[in-house]
Amino acid sequence: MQHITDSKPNLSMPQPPPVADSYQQGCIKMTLENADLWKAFHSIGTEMIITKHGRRMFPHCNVSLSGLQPYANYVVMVDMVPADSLRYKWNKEQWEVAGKAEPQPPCRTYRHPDSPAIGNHWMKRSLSFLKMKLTNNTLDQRGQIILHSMHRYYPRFHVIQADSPYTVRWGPFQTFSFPETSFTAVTAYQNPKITKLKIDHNPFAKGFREGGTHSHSKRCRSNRSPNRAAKRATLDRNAPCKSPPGLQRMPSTSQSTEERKSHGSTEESLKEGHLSPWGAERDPSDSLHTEPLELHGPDYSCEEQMVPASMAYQPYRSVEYDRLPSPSNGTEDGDGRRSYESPVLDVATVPHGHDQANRFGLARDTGHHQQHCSVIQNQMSAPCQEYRLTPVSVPMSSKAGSGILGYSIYGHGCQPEQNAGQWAEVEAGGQYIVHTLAHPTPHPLATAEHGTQQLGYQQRGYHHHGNTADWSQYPLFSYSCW
DNA sequence: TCCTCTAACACTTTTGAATCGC
DNA sequence: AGCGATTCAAAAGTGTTAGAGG
Repeated sequence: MQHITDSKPNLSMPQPPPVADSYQQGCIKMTLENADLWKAFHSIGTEMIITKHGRRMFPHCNVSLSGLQPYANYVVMVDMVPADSLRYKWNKEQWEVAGKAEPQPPCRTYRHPDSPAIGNHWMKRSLSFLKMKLTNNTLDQRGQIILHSMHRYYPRFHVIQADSPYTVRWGPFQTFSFPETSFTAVTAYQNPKITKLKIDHNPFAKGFREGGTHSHSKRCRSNRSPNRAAKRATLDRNAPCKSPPGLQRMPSTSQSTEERKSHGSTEESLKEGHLSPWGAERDPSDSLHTEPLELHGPDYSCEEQMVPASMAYQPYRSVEYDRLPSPSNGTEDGDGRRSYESPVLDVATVPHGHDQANRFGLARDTGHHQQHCSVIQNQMSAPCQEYRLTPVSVPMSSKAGSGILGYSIYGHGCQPEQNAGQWAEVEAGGQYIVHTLAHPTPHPLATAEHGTQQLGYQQRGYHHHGNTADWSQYPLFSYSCW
C-alpha cells in the first residue's frame, strides 16, 4: 500500500536557488486547496461529465494565493488545456487511445467572479471556481468552457495583474497548473470507480450513496420503469467488485461543503494506494494505450508539461530557473494542499533546450500542438514539499535549443484553424515575434524518443509591452468569459 | 453490434424570499 | 424601522437509465 504522496524522491535533482519570498520580488504562490480529493480521483483517472447545457466540475478547482502585492489589482482566470492530441476510449476497464484528437473547440477562459480584486482580497481566502461549467456544445453562448468528450484536459490558472478584465492583455501574469487536476471529459462516466468516488464525495449525489438516507435500494425508480430496478440490482451486484478497495464513504453527517470533504475522507482512500489508471491498471507492455497519460501514480518526476496549442494562448516569457526536483516532492502541507510557486524574476531569459515533461503523464504526441509548459519543482526538506510551476516555454520550430517560446493567441471568435500554426515567440532579447507556420512542425521534443531533461524553468508571463502592434490583434484571453 | 450522446427522472443541496421575534 | 434567525419553495446540481443515432 503506497500513499500517493510517497513518491520516490528525485535526489539527483539539485536544489533550486533561493526563492525570494517578498512581495517586491513577486513570489506568487498558488496552492491547490482540495489536493487530496483531486489526487484520490487522479489515482483512478478523473472523469468530468460534460453536457450540452454545461456541467460543473467535481472536484471543483479551489486554490489559494499568496505573494501577491496587497494593493495591486489582479484578475484570476482558468482555461482548459488539452493534455495531448489524442482521443481516448474506455475499453475493458481501462483507457485506450482511440485515435487523433478532434480539432479543438474555441478556447475559452473562465474568469473568477471576484476579478478584478486587490491582492489582499485574493490572499484572504481561497478561490473557488465552483461555478465554472464544462460543455460539449460548440455553439454554446453562455461562456462555458467547451471541451471534446473522450479527450483529456487540465485546468490552467492565470493570475494577471490588471485593473480590469479589459486590461489583462498588458499586465504581467503568471500561470499555474496542477498535475492531479487533469481529467478526461466524458458525456457519461466510463469508470465505475470514478462514479463511486463522485457519489461518495459530491453532496448532490448523496442520494445515490449506499446506506444513505435514500440508498438505491430504497429508491423506487421501478415505478417509472419496472426494468430499471432489475437492471439496477444487476449493476449493484457488479459494482462492488469494481470499486476501489477501502474507499471511505463520507459520513452522512452534514459535512456539506465540498471543501470540508476534500480535506476529510479522501485521506483514507489515498492511503489505500489507488493505482493510477494510467499506470498499473493496464498492461505495462502496452505503452501505446496509456503512455500519453502515464502519470505513474505519485511520480511527477517530469518537470515540464506540454501544452498542446491548436488554440491560441497568450504569449509567455519564460525564465530559466534551475533544474529542480520532482514535483512529487513539492510542497504539501498538512492539509494535503499542494502549492506551486512562481517566483517572478526581473529579467527574462530563454532556456536552452527544454523538454516537455509529461508532467501530467500526458504529453507525448502533440501533433500540431507544440506548446510546452515548464514546471519548476523545488525539493524542500521533508515533510514540506514544494512545487514550483512556471508557465510555458514553447518551441517555435525544430530549433528547440534556441529557446524560443511563447503562446499563440486565440482571437475573439476565432476558429482554431484560423490561428493554427501561428506562434508568438520571444527571443533571448525579450522580443516577441509572431510566427505563422503554414505547417506547424511537431516539436522534436514532443516525441516519445526524446529524453526528459528534467529542466526547470522559472516561468512567468509578461505581456510584451514593446510590441503592441503585434499583440493588439490577439486578445489575451478569449472573449467568452466576459 | 458497438459506442457515444441525450433527455427524463428522482434525489440532493443551494439560494433567496418571506416570515417571525426581538 | 432595523436586524438576525428561521422557514419554505424554487432553482440548480447530481448520477442513473433507456433510447436514439451514427
